[in-house]
Amino acid sequence: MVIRSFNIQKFERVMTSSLSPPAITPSYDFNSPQLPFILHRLECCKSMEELKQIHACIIKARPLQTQLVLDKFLSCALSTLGSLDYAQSFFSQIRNPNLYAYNAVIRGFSRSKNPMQSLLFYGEMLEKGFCPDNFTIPFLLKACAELRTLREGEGIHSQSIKNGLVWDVYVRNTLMRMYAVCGVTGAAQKLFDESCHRDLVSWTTLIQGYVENGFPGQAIQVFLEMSMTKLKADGKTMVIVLSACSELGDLDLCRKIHSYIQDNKVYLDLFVENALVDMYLKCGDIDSACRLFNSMPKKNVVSWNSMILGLTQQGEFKEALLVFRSMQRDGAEPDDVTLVGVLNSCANLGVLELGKWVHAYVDRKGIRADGFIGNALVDMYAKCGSIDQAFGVFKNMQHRDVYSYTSMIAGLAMHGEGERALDLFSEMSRVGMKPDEVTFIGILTACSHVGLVEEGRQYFEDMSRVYKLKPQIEHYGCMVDLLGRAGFISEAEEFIRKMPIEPDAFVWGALLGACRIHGKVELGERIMKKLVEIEPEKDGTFVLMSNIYASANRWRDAVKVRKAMKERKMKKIPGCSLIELNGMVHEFRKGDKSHPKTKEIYKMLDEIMSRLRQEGYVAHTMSALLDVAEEEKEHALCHHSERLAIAFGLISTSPGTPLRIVKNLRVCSDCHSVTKFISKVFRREIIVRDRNRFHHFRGGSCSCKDFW
DNA sequence: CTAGGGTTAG
Repeated sequence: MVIRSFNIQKFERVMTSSLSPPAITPSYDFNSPQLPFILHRLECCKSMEELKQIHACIIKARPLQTQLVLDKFLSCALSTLGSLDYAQSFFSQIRNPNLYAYNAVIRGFSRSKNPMQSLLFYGEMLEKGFCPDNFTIPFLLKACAELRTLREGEGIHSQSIKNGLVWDVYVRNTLMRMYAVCGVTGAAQKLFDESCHRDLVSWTTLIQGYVENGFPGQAIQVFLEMSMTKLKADGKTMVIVLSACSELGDLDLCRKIHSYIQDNKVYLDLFVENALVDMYLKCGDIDSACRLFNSMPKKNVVSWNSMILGLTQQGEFKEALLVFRSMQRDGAEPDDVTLVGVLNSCANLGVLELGKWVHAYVDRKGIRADGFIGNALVDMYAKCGSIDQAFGVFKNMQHRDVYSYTSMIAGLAMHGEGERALDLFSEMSRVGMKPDEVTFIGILTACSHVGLVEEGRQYFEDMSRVYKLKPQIEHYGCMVDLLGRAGFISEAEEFIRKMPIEPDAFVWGALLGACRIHGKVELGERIMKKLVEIEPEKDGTFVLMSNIYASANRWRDAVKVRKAMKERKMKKIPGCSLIELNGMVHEFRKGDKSHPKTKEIYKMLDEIMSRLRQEGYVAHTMSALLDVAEEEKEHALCHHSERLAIAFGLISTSPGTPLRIVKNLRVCSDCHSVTKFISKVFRREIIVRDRNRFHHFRGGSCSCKDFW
């Protein structure tokens, strides 16, 4: 066949040597026998070389120079191969190009990486005396939407009015889309209201505009309005409506929307199913999400991601990792969204080994540890206790954004490295990176953990004055914590009184915590009354108060508080510690005897205690006395979950291996001093993450300098 | 022969 034996060298000569390139004149002859073949080749065309061969064929065979071929050729050159120059030079060979040819090029450019080109090309078209038609306008508007350029978009809008095209549904819908993308939902709504014929796309575009601009409630409103008309939503509409639902987190609404899908027999394709799974998870109905997910005949990576991320957001980290395991068993390839979700779960559980595995996987796949992935890695390493590794990833990132800095600052703060956190903050302003509200939470926590009161005050002030950020309730909480912890109790109280927002349980809780550290019984009692009003079911308040009594040696009152807790049938959150060994997570509760190695663990605990006594350790019995209701008096303290985890770690690893422990509550003061002793006597580095921060125990002291 | 609306992420 002619095409196969075509000599590319000869073709190149034709292209480059002739002064005027061979012109192409489009015809409307559809009878060429080669036509279907050439169309097919264009559709499959993947390389420039192949495209040039096809080009040559078109030049040689007049009958192939049809509008359809030209269009396909242009879109192949523009969108598949992304060669704007080549397409343009091809266009210049067309003798007397008509509007159709112009449209084809404009469309090609609008879909390319450089949509601006299509607007420029449109200018050329106007200069040649052509007027846009109902095809030209949507292409141009798509380019404007892509570029988020409202100004150009408005220009096209007026052009379409001038040319009498706004009454075309396509033109109007793309106009709506353009306005929505540029954030002007009002203009989209106006176009919608003014039109006399609205199709499903009009409704969908309006709904999507509201969702994307942060008005999911409004989006649902529009959808409900639509459901009163004769129009029936299809899958594409539903996916958007479902995402609005996810955002609202309203489970009742979720179920209503799901019934709409069933009643109207909307076809459940993969998109709709994924959106349903995502919606149920975001609304907290994990069971329904799992049922749907398990019943899906086919899943893609988004299905898996929706499950993993949704579970992570619901705080079901272990489940999220289990889903990841079955994803791997299923042979599905994770993408970077998957990895972000997995890293997030690792960070929350504190499972360093799996986190490291993900890092290695990222490297192996040649994915750069940048952007989302880089930030997730920084966060994971920081929350898993490897602050140096976190810093390493951070330093290696090519593009650091606010999130990167914020994660790193919060990480350093958690590890008690206040000064380094503040240094990083100055680096941020040096490189011109604007901190956000979350950054300031990190900064204030850093100051608080290290006791940098003056600096903290300054940052809090700068936040609104220099950075124009409005402090939120969390920031006030940080400040109360900072002042109270450092002993400025009355200033902290004063601070609360002057707050422009109503103080919440966290703010009062911070002050109550300060009362415990500084033995302020009366103030503690007053705060407790307030806290019981705000959140009567919270056990932490009572525990803290009884500890305040205990440290003032008011044992009777301490016991009374404990009794009150029992009478209120409050469930104390059981202390729970995790330790990861060889990729396995071992979980211990207080007094746990369920571990297969229980015998050895308790034997080790005895050994630890006797060796510590030899070293001069005396138990802080006060916390013990309270927890003990019945028999196990002297043992109660020894069986706090972190000690079980440490004992297990000691017998299961070779000497010198650091132990990493994650605890759900805060470390009690007795366990804190025991762990210090262990780190010295057994020569182990022990890294404990508690509810608030990290403690690095080494050689008999802790990185928190007993300030926590 | 050309056209518009779709799911997951700090």
